[in-house]
Amino acid sequence: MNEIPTRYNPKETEDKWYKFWEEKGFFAAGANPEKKPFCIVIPPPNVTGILHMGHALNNTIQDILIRYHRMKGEESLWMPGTDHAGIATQNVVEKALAKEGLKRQDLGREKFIRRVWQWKEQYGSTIIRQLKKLGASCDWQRERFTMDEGYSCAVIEVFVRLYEKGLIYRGSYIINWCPRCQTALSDEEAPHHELQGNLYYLRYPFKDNPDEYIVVATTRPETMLGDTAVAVNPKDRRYKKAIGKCLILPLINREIRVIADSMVDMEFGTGAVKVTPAHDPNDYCLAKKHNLEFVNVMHPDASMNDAAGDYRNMDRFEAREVILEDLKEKGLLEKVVPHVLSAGHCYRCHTIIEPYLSKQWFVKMKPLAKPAIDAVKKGKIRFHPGRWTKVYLNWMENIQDWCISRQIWWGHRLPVYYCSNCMKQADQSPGQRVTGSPVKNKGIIVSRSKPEKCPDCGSSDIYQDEDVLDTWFSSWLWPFATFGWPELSQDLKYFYPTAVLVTAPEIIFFWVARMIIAGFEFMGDIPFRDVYIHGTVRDIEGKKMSKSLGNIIDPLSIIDEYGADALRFSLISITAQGQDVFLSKERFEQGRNFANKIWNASRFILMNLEPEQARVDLCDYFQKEKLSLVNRWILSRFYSALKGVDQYLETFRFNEAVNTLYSFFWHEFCDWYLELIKSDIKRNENQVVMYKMLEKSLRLIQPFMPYIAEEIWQRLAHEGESIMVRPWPHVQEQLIDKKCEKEAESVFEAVTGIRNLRTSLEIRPEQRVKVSLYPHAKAKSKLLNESSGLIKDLARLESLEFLSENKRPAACVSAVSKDADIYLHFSGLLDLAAEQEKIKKKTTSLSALLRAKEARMKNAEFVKKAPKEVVEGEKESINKLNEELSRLQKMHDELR
RNA sequence: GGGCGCAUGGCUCAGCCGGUUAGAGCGCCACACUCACAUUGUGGAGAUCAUAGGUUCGAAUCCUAUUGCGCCCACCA
Repeated sequence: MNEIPTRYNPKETEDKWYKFWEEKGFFAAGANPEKKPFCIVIPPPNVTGILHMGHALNNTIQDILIRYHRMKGEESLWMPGTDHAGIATQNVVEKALAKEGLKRQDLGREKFIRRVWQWKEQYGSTIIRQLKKLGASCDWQRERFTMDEGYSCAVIEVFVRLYEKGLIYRGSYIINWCPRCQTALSDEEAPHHELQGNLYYLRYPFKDNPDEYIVVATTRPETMLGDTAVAVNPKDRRYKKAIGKCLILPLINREIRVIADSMVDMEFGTGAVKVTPAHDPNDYCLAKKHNLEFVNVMHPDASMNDAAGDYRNMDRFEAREVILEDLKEKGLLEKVVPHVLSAGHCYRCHTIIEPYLSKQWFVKMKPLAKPAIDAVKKGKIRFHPGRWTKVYLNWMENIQDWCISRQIWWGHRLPVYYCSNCMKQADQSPGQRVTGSPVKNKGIIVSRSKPEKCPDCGSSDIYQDEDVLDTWFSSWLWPFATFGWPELSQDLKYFYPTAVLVTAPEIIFFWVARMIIAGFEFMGDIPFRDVYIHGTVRDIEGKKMSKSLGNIIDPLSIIDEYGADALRFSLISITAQGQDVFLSKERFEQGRNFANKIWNASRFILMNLEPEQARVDLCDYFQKEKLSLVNRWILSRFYSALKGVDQYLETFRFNEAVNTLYSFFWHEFCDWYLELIKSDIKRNENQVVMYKMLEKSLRLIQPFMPYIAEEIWQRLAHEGESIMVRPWPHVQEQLIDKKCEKEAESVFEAVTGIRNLRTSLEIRPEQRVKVSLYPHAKAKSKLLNESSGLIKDLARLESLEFLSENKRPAACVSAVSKDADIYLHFSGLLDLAAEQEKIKKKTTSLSALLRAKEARMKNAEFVKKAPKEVVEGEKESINKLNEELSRLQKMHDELR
């Protein structure tokens, strides 16, 4: 056995075991009526993705759950796959094209799409490979991609069904437009960030009196070119006379009217608002109400268009500067005041969003949201931690219609067809997003496949809509479309609803909420019972990890340096109840060290194990033999730890689970148990218990650190092919023995007490010493007597004697442990003063404690109202303190 | 403007339903490589649990307010 190295080397084990598991089919799951299903669908990473710490954390949690439930005998399926990530992927491929000096338009749609598929074939499995490095036990044979043929059918099916129900409509509205990606975005894809900008005060002269003007305040002066009115509050005295009058819009010289609307906030700016219906959602509403003209002044790339007159073709921000210059020159720029504003940003490229008037497709969300709200309110779906429930409900209850059309090429093309003939006659005026009543426009055909003829006019001049669907319009079907919906397969019926969804807070709206909606709409049931929201991974300064900040800790380099198990362990141990995770590289040392500890403890056991002795059934053995205190103790501790791990995993408290395991294995099993049995390791019962404890501990470790668990388990005598398919241990309540634990602790305290004395006297570790113990009670006397061998070993004693009367032997230093007075025979020079000082210090702190407790007992209210156990506990504690204090006093006196 | 989270030893954090002599990891100090592991062991120092009120027999733990930091949502032009 000496060939086992003293250091665990993850590199030699990880790939080997992963391959083994996969080849053996241990990850596979399928409908099995004999067993309870447990299913998790992976949040599908983008095909463009590379594994970052957020993924690592997210997937480690899922893997722990899956491995745990698999061992518990449930049919556990982890459904994997990737997301086509429309805009993100298109951007990546466009960047690659740009290197060749090409634009996607140069290739044309078809060729470009082929290029993206090629890219996907080549690089799209990167993240899957990386998940495998992490140890993810997904059923890879089921891997899905949101653009798979079957999955695409589900997407089309959903669109058609919703359209037919009147829940999808088309219309012109102000949407979030990314000028760089040149597509519409949903509200969720355009998060607002604060910007330091200015509030510009512009003068708009009256037509009939050019020397008079109204001053309007704006943060985006370039949009003034599209102004078609100025609005004031009807109650605003300052502008009473101006209402209905005509102004001349500077630079453009358009005549615009002053209108009155109560929407205008009199307090803000000057109380007069420029109205730009085509570039601001509020102004859009105003314009609808007051029948104003819509003047779009920008091209899709946010450069100014012909309507911008002399400013045409300037970029919007360049135009801003020039316009300000020109206004200043004309004396029409009154002042500029610094102003913090918040503007939408493209979540893909961070470009500032332009509110833009365009014709898009929308899903009417209000009616869909209702069952999804109820399900969460009634607790059919539970968020962990619970506080996210509020966030979810708040969003759901204020839900807005969802803009689902994107002006890009990569994605599911809308199943929408137009009849050229009918479209010529169709009314092109903007619809009403607010009322959202679907208008079945003539000439628009929504169909699962391309229609031959127009049902209205019979023309065969039919073309498909150019737009594709929002990526999330396919992701929201993930929990059932991955099982082949709309077909109701055996697997779908068996695994749906899934058990848990594990994800980050950022995508509650994007994905979680919409999956719940889709679940009800298309499956008539919740998609999952529990939603575990973990924290965001941040760097040690609390910043989000991002490429641009350069503060990324790459999980793969951590795996390379410390091992996947170490990565998993460390990530989990610092993930408290969905709190954000602050990471520095050093954190992974703890995981690596723990793996090494497991390795070396196992190495020690393997070197000392007599396999034939160890293979005894523990329960039988326990009944036949009366086990020693230490063996009963470690069994009790093990099952207590197991109980904790079970409980913590069921309640999604992963850090508690892992910490319980860590402290059991390291500080109890290694630090005490193995040390305690070391001197008598060949004894049969020690062999049995040592073996069983290791084997069972490994099973507990397996979900968290699967590689090292497998590597050791395989070297150990074992039943079955792999630890990952062995059953999870059951809690043996009859082996949990609190009395025994107390007794053991009493022995440990004696040892610690002696070690303490040794250190304070600077006695060399190799030097053996004589100790006398005076046990405080008869029972303790028996216990300590029986354990004298252990105490001698661990405290490195030459001899240990027990005193029957509490009399201080000569030439001793003393200490008080929980159940005994300790006298260490010391012939060297004693620092009496120091000893006394120590005793004094302890006396002081104990007296303070005692006084506090006595005061509590004197309080009649406390005695009357506090529960009996608490009062009894206090009494007992006071007695003990008194005893201890008098012992300390005695020792102090004797030292003179 | 609304909502949420966090403030506990030098650092990073645990501490569930109120009763503990307030824990851990890292760091620090001392000692130790003969016996699985120096990615180790043994022992130690170090905390008025952000502040102010309140509820309670009793609060780090519940309530209110304040301060600081962070996040999310919202049509302040």
